[in-house]
Amino acid sequence: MSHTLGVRQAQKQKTRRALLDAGLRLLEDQSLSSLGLREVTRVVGVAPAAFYRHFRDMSDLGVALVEESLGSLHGVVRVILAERDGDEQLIDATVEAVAELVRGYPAHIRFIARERHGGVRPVREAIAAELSRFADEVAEAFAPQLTAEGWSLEDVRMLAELYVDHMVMTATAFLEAQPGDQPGEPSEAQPGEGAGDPEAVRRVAATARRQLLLISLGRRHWRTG
Amino acid sequence: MSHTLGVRQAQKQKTRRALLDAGLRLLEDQSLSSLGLREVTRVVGVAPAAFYRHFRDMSDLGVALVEESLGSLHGVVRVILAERDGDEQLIDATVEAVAELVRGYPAHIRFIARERHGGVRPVREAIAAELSRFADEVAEAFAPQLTAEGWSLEDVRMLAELYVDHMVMTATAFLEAQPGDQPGEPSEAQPGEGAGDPEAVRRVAATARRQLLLISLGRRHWRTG
DNA sequence: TGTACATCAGTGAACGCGCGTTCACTGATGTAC
DNA sequence: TGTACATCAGTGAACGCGCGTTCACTGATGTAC
Repeated sequence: MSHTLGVRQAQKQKTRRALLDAGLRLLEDQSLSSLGLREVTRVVGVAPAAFYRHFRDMSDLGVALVEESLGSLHGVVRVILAERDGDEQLIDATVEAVAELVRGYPAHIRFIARERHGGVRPVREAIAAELSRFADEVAEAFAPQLTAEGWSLEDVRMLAELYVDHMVMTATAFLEAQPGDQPGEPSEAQPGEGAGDPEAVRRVAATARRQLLLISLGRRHWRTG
Repeated sequence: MSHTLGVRQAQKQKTRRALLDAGLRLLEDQSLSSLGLREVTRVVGVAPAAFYRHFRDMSDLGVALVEESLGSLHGVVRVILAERDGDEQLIDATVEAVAELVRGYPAHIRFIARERHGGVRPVREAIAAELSRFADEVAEAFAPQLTAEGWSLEDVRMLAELYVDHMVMTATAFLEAQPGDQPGEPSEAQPGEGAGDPEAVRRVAATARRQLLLISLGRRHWRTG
């Protein structure tokens, strides 16, 4: 077993996790700049001062949430591209991956969408950095094929940014189609698994697929007109 | 002259204008949900209670700012499309129009980008409604040509949404390239006319143009593959 | 034009409240011998 | 294994502060005659 982290460290990590979870939950209905430290500690059930053992302030917690939300995207690109069997299958896999992400982590995705242009600079910058890194990976994945077709690296990056921005767009569209806890009735299934309006979800997926298909067409004819 | 509105009404409109302006200015550095009523009245120089003569609360002021920011887009589509002399000129005109909008009204655009997914529901909904209306106009403008080429109305709408989302994306990219008052030094030219990093602005414009060109290519080959 | 009354945009004081931050503390966990 | 000391996550009380909202008010503007 060796090095099992120690009781004290384990307890501290547990409290930190609880603070992050409570913050994320409260951020479903408000933005970071209006979320209070006391609000978070109240939900967790610790004294307000305990907060400072884990984060300097709320924007520090926000940056931690960004890493948690987008850090896991590392390498996802390669996995999706591995399934490529032609453009259409690649597109289906991409849209399905985004839909699953939104289904599985709606609060994380909503947080990113909200704070991407929100009022807290360090958080905005952390999100921009993560998305830029993600665009790097997409560009890297497409580069071999496209440069062989005569694309410049600049144009590859341009396309990668278009894809990433479109994925973010699609994710927020899914969010709006399957909102968390709408006022009126509590969620009926397992928490975090509310399906919203299934027809609206299908419509978002269909639109996203056709838009990606159109972009693929443009990509195929980029060098030939 | 007739009906010149009356001294009292005119004075009231002036105060209302001042509240909106102060709000917009303060919203450059924070989001609506953290902006205080007293903060706004303090800048204007009126008593906090005076606020209630004009707005029910801050989200009411926010909705007014949405209408002011996006209401003027009405009809802009037709004007831009009138200049069409082939795809490339249309694209240049579009990107230039977005750049001018961001140059002329940076605070309005930043406000829309920030609150589009922000923490205040009525404001989010007002923005969504305006952007949807804008997409309607784009779809209407493209419909004659595209339906003649065999497009379904659903696909026309899909394309219109892609264009609108791309324009919003481009506008926020321009904003990041020409930020308002960066910390470090005060703006040097006329207020609201700071150019930011001119090279970054050109890069954003170039990327946006090429992305639109790629989408145009896709559009041309949509029915033929 | 002049007078008497109505309207209402903006005032200023007061209220209760929850906020972020500080501080000396407690007591369980960790470490050295 | 047992003992003596160090560490440090979490406590709880206290602070000063600015918040949103209410209220009776004032005095310039508007209206009726």
